[in-house]
Amino acid sequence: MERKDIHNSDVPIVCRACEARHKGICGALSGDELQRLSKHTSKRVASRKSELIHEEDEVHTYSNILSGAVKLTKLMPDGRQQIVGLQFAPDFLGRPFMSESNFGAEVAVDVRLCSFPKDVLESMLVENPGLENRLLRQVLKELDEARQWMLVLGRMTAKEKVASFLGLISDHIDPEHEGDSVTFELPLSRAEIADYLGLTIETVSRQFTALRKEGLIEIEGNRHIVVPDREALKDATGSP
Amino acid sequence: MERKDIHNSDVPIVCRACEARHKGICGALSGDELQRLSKHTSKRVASRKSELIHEEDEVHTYSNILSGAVKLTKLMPDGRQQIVGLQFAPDFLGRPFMSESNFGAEVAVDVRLCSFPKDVLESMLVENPGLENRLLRQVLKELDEARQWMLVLGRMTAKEKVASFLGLISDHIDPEHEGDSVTFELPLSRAEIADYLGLTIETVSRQFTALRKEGLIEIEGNRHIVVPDREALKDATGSP
DNA sequence: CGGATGGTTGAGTAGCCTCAAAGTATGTGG
DNA sequence: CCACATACTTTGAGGCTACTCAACCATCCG
Repeated sequence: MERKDIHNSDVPIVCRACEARHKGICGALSGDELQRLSKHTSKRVASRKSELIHEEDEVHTYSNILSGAVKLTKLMPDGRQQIVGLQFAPDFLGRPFMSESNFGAEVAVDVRLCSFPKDVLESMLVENPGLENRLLRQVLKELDEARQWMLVLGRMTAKEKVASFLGLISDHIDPEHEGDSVTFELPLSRAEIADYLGLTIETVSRQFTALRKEGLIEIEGNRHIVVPDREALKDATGSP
Repeated sequence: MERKDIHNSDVPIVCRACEARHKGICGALSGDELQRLSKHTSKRVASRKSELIHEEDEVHTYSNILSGAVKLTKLMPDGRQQIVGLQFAPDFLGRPFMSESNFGAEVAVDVRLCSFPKDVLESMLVENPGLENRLLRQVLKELDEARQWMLVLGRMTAKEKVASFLGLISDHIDPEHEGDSVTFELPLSRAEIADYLGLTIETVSRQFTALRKEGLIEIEGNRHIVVPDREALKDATGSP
């Protein structure tokens, strides 16, 4: 019984090389279940700025993010915007047990998505406790991140906010911090970073140059960042 | 089989009148399971300002909040503090699948707690999918709240923040808004409200008097609030 | 080449914070 | 039950951080 899983014999072709099968939600599914789900599944790509979910719209599908990055946004009537979450592969995208979305979702870095109908997944959820467990763990992780970000938004200065953002991204790019230095591409524009940090673009830009002048970061062509010393950057966040 | 549940025959005495059995986590447990859990359970009271969880300490118990209010806090090394959540009965208190707490927990309004060891609940979690489902729903609710609060922290003015806070509390006191007006006691001091809103006490105080002078609220003896017109207050939040 | 998009920099301003002092609840011991 | 100490709250004056408005620069693309 177990060997089916191990040997992939029942695993649908579309799922074989899929990242979501390992670290993602689908890791909890058996070959049979993957077969069933994959019948209703559609893979697709979406490029930067395309809107995946419009706030307060009804949503009938869930997705796994296979690559790229998605930002979750909230909008005020007068246009003020706040990014309330950033999701990467192999995150699960969607709000179980609720048809109407509390937030918008927009592509930040071109994504590949694997989408399936809500009801199919939700029926699997009742049959397969392991799936629910995976989901619970992901939601708990998101809750931890959201609360950490509340500290950033509520109590940090502009410079600390930007340093925290850079730390967040660099941690995500390379969770095992072997060396002191990291290099990466920013997944967000200045305007998006501002919306994530509760600042204006101008302030974000000024803090970038301030950090650059202090030698904490190097910037090449707007989005390419080099952090020579992670610890020094982390000190600039004021965080524990 | 079902009747046991319905007739409470197997339900431990301590659980019979318990709020957590209805809207809380324990609603997913059978009489037998309640029996088992109640053997390891201890009810206790804790009064304002007592610290339930110290940030980054190991936690070996979970609790249900039976009455009162608890604030979840994060602290920066230099003393800056942010409240990242407010919990009321019958909320569940604890972070499953993690021994070390990401945040502190402190009593805001005298609480009664029902506590039990982590491992007992976690073993029930694997046996009883319904329990995990309840937990998942609670965590999703907390995530929704956290994200809503990120909008408040990141994008609202001081006055909008205070109005949002009053709206949050009044919604919690009386979810069915029958009339236009509500009356309630604030569960937090000015200093705590400041830590929840990412402001200083002085700014909070000034916004309270500003709202009072605009006729949006009446204040009696610091903690007692009257909102004559909920809608008018909600308009002051700038929110959708 | 001209327009569009995204980013940086500067000058001036407003909102919130800091520091300070006075006012008002709350609770305790005499 | 009052007197007093303490904790909490309000109010004021002044300063600083981040915002607003505006101009300029760089890159990309038709």
